[in-house]
Formats: sequence, structure tokens, C-alpha cells
Amino acid sequence: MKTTDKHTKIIQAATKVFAKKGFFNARISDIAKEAKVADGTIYLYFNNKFDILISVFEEEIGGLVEQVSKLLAEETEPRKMLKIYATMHLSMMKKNKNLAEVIQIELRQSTKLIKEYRNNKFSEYINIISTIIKLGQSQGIFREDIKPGIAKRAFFGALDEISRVWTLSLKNTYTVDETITQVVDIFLFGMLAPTKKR
Amino acid sequence: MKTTDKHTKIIQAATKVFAKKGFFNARISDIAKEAKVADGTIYLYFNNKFDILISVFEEEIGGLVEQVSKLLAEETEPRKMLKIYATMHLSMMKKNKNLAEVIQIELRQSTKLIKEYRNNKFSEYINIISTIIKLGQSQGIFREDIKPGIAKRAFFGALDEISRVWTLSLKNTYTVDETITQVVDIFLFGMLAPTKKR
Amino acid sequence: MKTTDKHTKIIQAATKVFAKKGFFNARISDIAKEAKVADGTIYLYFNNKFDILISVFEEEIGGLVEQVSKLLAEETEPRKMLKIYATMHLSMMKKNKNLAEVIQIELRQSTKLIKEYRNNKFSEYINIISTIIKLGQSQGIFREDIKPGIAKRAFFGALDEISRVWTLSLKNTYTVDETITQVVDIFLFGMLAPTKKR
Amino acid sequence: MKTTDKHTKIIQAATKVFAKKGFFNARISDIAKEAKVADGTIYLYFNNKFDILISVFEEEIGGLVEQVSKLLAEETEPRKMLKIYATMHLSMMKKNKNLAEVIQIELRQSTKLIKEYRNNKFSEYINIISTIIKLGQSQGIFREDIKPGIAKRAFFGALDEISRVWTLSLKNTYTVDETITQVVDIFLFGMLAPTKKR
DNA sequence: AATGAATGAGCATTCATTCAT
DNA sequence: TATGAATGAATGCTCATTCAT
Repeated sequence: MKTTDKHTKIIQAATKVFAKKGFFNARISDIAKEAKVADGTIYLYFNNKFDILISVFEEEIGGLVEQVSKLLAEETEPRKMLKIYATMHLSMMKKNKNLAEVIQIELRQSTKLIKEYRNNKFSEYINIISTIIKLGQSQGIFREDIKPGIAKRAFFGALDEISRVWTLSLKNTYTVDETITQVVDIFLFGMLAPTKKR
Repeated sequence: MKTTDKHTKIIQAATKVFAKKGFFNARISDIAKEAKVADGTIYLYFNNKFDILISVFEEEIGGLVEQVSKLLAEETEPRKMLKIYATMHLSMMKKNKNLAEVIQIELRQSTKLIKEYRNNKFSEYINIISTIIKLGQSQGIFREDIKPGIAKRAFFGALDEISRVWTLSLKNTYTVDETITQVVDIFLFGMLAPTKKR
Repeated sequence: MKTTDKHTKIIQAATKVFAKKGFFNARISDIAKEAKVADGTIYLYFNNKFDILISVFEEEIGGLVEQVSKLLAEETEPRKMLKIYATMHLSMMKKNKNLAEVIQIELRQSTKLIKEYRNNKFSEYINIISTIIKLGQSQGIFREDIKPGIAKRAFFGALDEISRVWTLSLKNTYTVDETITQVVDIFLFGMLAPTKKR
Repeated sequence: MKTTDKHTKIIQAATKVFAKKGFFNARISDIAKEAKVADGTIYLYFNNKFDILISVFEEEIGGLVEQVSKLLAEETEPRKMLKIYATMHLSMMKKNKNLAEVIQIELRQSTKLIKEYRNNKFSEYINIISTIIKLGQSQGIFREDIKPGIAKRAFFGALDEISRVWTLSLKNTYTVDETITQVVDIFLFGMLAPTKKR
């Protein structure tokens, strides 16, 4: 991974600047300066400011997908998988506040602003959840009447809102582990199939 | 309250315009035109563009708080109360797409941009959830180990993400009722205290 | 004619600036400064830079048309009318070098750049020539085989090229009167109908 | 002269590009692409963009001078020579629209923009006209009082304006021959010396 | 000689805000 | 109170030119 890879350098700089200032308040020259590149150079790699934003999503969320997928490949138990997903997501957001802000704030902007942008990587990322739920249903672990398409939204929304509060406030009332357990437990119990014995 | 109340007219116009174009793409002149008022007049009622945005939240979310509170006052069963909250929130978002967009997108922007803005009304709105949960816990209905401060975020995040998807796509795969039942059930089962029999 | 007529002030400033620097090298801020107006003010009166250029033509050439028409209204002899036209054109170009440059250089640019611009005023101005020629033909003064549509171009082209050289060089080898007589004579003799006696 | 002569290739490419887009809208990269050469290569042969423009004139108009001169060398009758000049000019402009546009529009720009540029080739080209006129005067064919310095401008201006209209409009109301005859006849009759008989 | 990636100065246009009326 | 013309700071993007290879 050479330091001279301008494309990557710009993406990283943009993530940082978008997170700090927001898309609209970020100036191209801010990104250029952060990437230690001339303003014009940016336009050798991206078509326009929106294009940079979208690339940030695709690349950064693409990275998330990759990492989460790798971890999940080693696990088969749906309940544990859901916990892994939540843990990964929240700890990534905790570690990479820039990415967190970009996902929480700018992602929403972009969906609205750029109608043609389909958020492919994001869909891919969120669909990992429904895949796990379906797996759990096929194994009789999760209730059959749970709609994976709705549950995935509820689960992601819960995680997202929690990480959103984290980026806002410096003080953390609860630890990461504690929070994960809380959220995952609610969903696990909430989706659990009734056992005979019980 | 006459329709000539300029303040109210501007707030309503701003809600509409912010929802349609987003805060940054909305022009003061757009709001002025929508409110049938001169550009300069807006500055007789608001300090600047941000001030309008904040006022929009305060007023619109204040309205939400009021309506939800009124409905909840007639109910005492925590599980039913949670369902009422969810139903109210989602149906309001469904009905008032402008408000929905403003909450989902601009709320995040504003929290970020205006550090001094405390989102009082929004906190009030979201704290209704934790109040219900605490009530449920005191009645032995919800598990004691549920942290209301975390659960309220998870619950609101789930609702918010779902209404976000609604504002984006025209086609609705699931009905409102179906969706509400799904989400509320997950949380209800998820937070339920274990019964003796079981 | 109030000095506060911004529209007129901007047109005049633009004529001056375009003449001095050429359309492409002229900056909006140059025009604004010359017109003693803020940059943004220009956009209250014109859509864009091209629009200013076109307006300059329409107004300035409109003025030419008006003045020439007025003078010609007092004359009925076609040969004298042609001389009046030439005299007016050349002396105006001599007097108003800015307008001269704008006509010679920018008019050509604009016709090329803005395909949809029809140069109405300019056509009107040049058609005065063909009208005179037709009049002369109907009176048997000019040859019948002269095509007014071609002759008008030749006549205007001759005048234009001459005034072009004037704007370039400081030294004038010939006087204005001398030059007018030369050019007009060529065309008058050149278009004359053969007399019986001859 | 091999096609690998970069200098020539660039000149030809520039002529084409300047004609199509105009000097200011033409990009160096456009010329480079048209010449199948790298952007930087152009700067091995020319100092800057203006330099290319000037070179285009010198070379292209030089070619005109050469061709016209060759043809005129075979003729000695001034009236016929003038007709040859007009015919050559107009048919060249008709055939080579790129050159025509460059002469009509960019020539004027350049004269203005680059004060130090003396347009030597262009002067040479236009002076052919005055040379012919002087020849005609020495032979008693053209009137003595015609000033060749003025008449050459009038003649060239007439031809130029006519070819300008050609480049603008697709439809041609008159044929080339018809037009040439019209223009040349006006000037011939217009400059004719009075015959004894008359 | 040739390349083309990189540079960074330059500018048209927008729009929040002001203020004379 | 209300207006809306006027302001001018701010910025995304272009492109002539350079220079390391």
C-alpha cells in the first residue's frame, strides 16, 4: 500500500474532512490540503464533490463489509453471529469516529441528494443482518413470523442510533460491552422461537 | 391562531422547504416565497438560517410530544404504551413526510453543526420511551437488567430507520400495522421479564 | 435618464470593459467595478456573462439604428442616403471606439458562441442598406442586376474593415471624409445604372 | 514532408480546434488529442497558447498568399486579377471552413490581444489587392483618385463579410459564382476610369 | 524528444444578510 | 412592521503550464 496512492489518500482525507465539517461545509481545498495534494489533482480522480462522497461510502463501507464477513465466516450459530455483527459495528464506529459520522449524517444526505446513487455497499452491509436472521429461522432458533426485511432495519437502526449518541457526547454512561449486551439481548430474546419446555 | 401569524407561517414554510431540498440547498428566498413573505421579513422573526432550523425542530417535535403525551395519558399498561408510541411515531412520519425528512436528516446535521443547540424537545420526546420502560420495570413487566437509557435509543433508532426507508422508497413491502407489530413485538418479547410458569 | 439606472450603467460599463479586454478576458468584477456596483448586483439585471454581451449589442446597435434611421428619414435620394449611412457609421465608430471594438470583435464571437442568438438588431441595422439599394433600383438609379442581399454585405463589410483598421492604428493616413468619399464612390459608381446618354 | 512532422501536425490540429471551438474555448488538450500528441509535447514546439494561434495564421495565410500569388502570376489584366483574387479567397473560405472561421474571428482577437504581433502574412495577403489596383491605375484602367490603401480594405472587407455569413448559415441563397460576380462587378465598375467615349 | 500526472491561479455565480424606504 | 434591491464573501471547478521520468 504505497503512500503515493493518491486515490486512497484523497478518500481518507475526505472521510476526515466530511466527518469534521459535514459535506456542505467541507471545501475541496480542505480535502486537498488534508490529502497534501493540489486542488486540481482531486479532479483527476473524482468527477465532482458528490462523487467523492459516494466513493467514501463505497470504499469505507466496503471495508466494513469485508471485515464483518471475514469474522462471520468463522461462526455458524445465528445468535453469536448477530452479536459479532453488533460488536464489530459498534467497535468500528467507536474507533473510527470519522467513518461513524459520515455514515450517520452524510449517508442520509446523499441518499436524498443523489437519487441515482443506489448505496449498493450499504445495502450489502445491512443485508448481512437479514441473512443471519434467515439462517436462524431455518434452524428454528428465531421465530418464523419475524420478517427479516423489517428486523434488519430495526436492528441496524438501534445500533446506528446508539453509535450516533456516542459521537455526540464525550462522556459514556455505559461501557461498549454493556451496551452491546443490552441491545443484542433485546433482539435475541425478542426474536427467539418459543421452546417446547417453556 | 390566525393564519396571519408570520412566525408560524415561516416555520411551516421552512419545514416544507427543508424537507424538500435539505437545509443546505434550501434558500431563504425559497422559504420566504413559500411563506408568502419578503426575504427580509424572515429576519424580523429569526436571527439566521440555523435559527429557523432549530425553531422548526422545537415546534414540530414539540407538537409530537404533545400529541403522544395526550394519547399515553389514557393508558397505563406499559406494553400497550410502547405500542402506542410506536404507532403514533410511525403514522405521523408516514403522514407528514416533510417532518419525517427533517427529523431524519436535518436533525443530525443540526446536532453536529450547532454545538450549543441542546435539542431539548427531542430529548423530551425520546425520554418518553425510557419513562415507559421504567414504569414497566417497576411493575415487574420488563426485565430489571434492561437499561432504559440504552433501550430507549435502540427503540427509537429502530423506529427511525424504518421510517427513513419509507421516505426513500415509494413501494411499501409491508403495511404500517404489520411493521409496527413486528418491531414492537421484538422489543416487547426482548424486554419481557421471565414469568414463573415459564 | 437617472444615474441610478443600474441596467444602463452596467451596459455602459460592460461595453467599455469588453472593448478594452475582450469578452473572455473581461471579468464580471471588472464590469461591476466600472459600473460602481457589487458583483452580485449584475445578476439582478442579467442572467449571465453572455447575456450581458448580447444586451450590449441589442442596446448599442439599437441606438445606432435609431440614430441612422432618424437622419435617413430626412433624405430621399438613395445615393445621398448611402453616403449618410456610411458617414454615420464611420463617424460613430470613430467617436465610440469601445462600441467599434465590441461590434468588430465580440459580435463575431457571440454569433458563433451563442447559436440561439439571432442578432436581430444587427440584422435590422444592416438591412437599412439593402432597403436603400432597393429604393435606388426602383428609381432606376442602381442597376437592376444588383442583388441587395449581397451588396449590403459588401457595403457593410467594407465599412467594417475600414473602421477595424482605425481602432488598431493610432495614425490615420487618410481623413474620415476622404475615406468615406472613397468607399462610397466605389459603391455608387459600382452600382450605378447605365444612363442612356452614356 | 513526413506526417511525423509534429510542428505541422499541431498547427493543423490547432486550426481545426480553434475553428470549431474558438480560441478561448479551445483547450490545449483538445489540440494535443487532435494532433495525437501529449499535452506537454506542444510546449516543445510552441511557447504558449497564443503562440500557436499566431503560428496558425502565419502558416495558413502564408499558404493562401502562395496559392493566390501563383495563380496571379499567370495573369496581367488587373480586372481579371481582381476577379481571380476574389474567386480564390471565397472558394478557399468555402472549402476550408476552419480557416475561414479562424481568419474571421480569431484574427481579430489576436490582433487585439497580442499587441506585438504584426500580422505580417496577413498584410502581405491584403496588399496583393492594392498591388493589383496600382497596376490597374498605371494602365489607366482604374481611376487615378482611387486610394489603393483604402480600396484594398473595402475590397477585402466586402469579401470577408460575405464569407462570414457563409460560415454562419447553412442555406446559401446565392451561388458562389453569382456572389463573386456581384461583388467584383461593383468594385470593377466602381473603380473604373472614365473612358473617352463616355 | 516525449509523456501525462500534477499543479494552483483564476473566475462566474450564488445566496445569506442588511438597510433604506 | 414589511419590503426587496443591493451587497460581497465564498467556492467548485477548469485548464495552461511545468517537470520528473
